[in-house]
Amino acid sequence: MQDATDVAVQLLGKEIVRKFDDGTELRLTITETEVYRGEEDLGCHASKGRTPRTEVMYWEGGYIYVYLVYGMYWLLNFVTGPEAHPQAVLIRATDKADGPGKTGKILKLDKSFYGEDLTSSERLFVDDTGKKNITYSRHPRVGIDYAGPKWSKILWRFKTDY
DNA sequence: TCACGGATTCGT
DNA sequence: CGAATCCGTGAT
Repeated sequence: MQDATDVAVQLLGKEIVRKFDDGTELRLTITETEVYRGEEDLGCHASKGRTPRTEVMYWEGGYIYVYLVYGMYWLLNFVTGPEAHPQAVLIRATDKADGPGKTGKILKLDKSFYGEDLTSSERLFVDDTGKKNITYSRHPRVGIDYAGPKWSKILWRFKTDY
């Protein structure tokens, strides 16, 4: 599995496929991603070490990491990188939802998605068959000022150009 | 067992 | 700018 900084770019333009229990299907084209990488990254949850919450980030890439922020929003992340190197890519926006909280909301995420295998899941996975060539821009990450200037200013957010 | 704060959003 | 809302974390 590749590094989060590469995967974040590769994910742009790919589709998140979500199949609901009632048989309906939702497809979202990824337009914005953000990288969280390593225990040394003070903006990354894994900077506090291996805990029940961060455990999945220590697995090899290809799993889903979801967690609840502000008691309201389940945010969708894809674990990347080799085993024992905690890193993940946050899905920050798609063509149908602007913002990670709203994206999680329309995908109807909950705790049960924690640790789900993207390569075998029947209800949530990535489809790149229709991916077009895209160009993108780099930006500082959002909402992690507490991590200090070094980590809040690093250009680890990627947006598809319009 | 308890208190604290957050990878957000929405309304004022 | 402040409230909503609740789980994970670290301390007691």
